Amino acid sequence: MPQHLTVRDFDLGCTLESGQFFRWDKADGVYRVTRGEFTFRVWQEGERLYYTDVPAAFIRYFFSLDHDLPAVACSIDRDPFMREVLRRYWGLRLLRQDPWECTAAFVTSIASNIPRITRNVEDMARAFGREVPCGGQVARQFPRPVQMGGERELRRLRLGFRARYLHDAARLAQAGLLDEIAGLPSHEARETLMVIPGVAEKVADCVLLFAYGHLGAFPVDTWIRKAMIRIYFGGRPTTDLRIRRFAEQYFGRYAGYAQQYLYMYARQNWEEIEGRGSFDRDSATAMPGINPRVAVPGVP
DNA sequence: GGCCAGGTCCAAT
DNA sequence: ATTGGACATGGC
Repeated sequence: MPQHLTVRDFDLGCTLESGQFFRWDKADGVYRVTRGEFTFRVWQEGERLYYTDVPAAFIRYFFSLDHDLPAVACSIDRDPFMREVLRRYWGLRLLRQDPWECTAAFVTSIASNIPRITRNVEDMARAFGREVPCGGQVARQFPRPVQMGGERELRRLRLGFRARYLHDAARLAQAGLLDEIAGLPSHEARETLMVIPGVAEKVADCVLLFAYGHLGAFPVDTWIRKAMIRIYFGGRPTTDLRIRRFAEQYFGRYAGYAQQYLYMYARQNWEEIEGRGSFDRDSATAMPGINPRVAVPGVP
């Protein structure tokens, strides 16, 4: 028997399908999700969010229903372009993932793509994870660090060069590294994450954003890089560090939300971005009630 | 076939 | 501090 919650400013589909989380599938409008020890089904009809098998508090937590999305949107709505992106994917929220699962997933994501990441992560769950019932079928939890296979076994699952990273990450997680990070300020959390082999700037930022609630983190991947250069850097290539610095300042404390909306937009509308030309930042700073003065790298 | 994929690491400037 | 290649595998 499903329970339900009344939700506003929430879009389940956008949220799950935006590429931040991989452990879901969809059949007849119903999503089946496994996060940590919880496996559940969830679907949305307008402002009603239906779910099974888990407490309401978990649903509210995992889907970040406590985030004040209108306030977040207001804060990152710095220009007409962002306004349009926000409108198009309204209701997309950043999830609260399990730190270990998120770390493993984004180490797996290195030089890969969403279909393959999803398959790799499912393979690891099937090979090493615990079996749990869900809606008459069986699901597999993602393995805890102790349950992860060795490098050899991971290579057999076609993880390639990521196999060694994953094995080392599991070892460090087992030693408690990820537990220390909760509660650290974001810079220190980032440095600590980067101790893990296979975790450098980009993956660390993903974990900060998707698991530790550092909503100002701004992961720069190939899509975000292309989109940011095209839209905010006049098409002139620049470094990931400059893109990140600019975004953190331009979008402010919820830059990570801007990143996820941008990522979704860039993936689904690349042609549109290519055709649109770069964004005129002077008009952005001149918009009433918005962002009085921002530093714009490369533009006097 | 070659190139690129939600990058990172290491060596050589 | 920055830059080029290697790293496994898969899809176009």
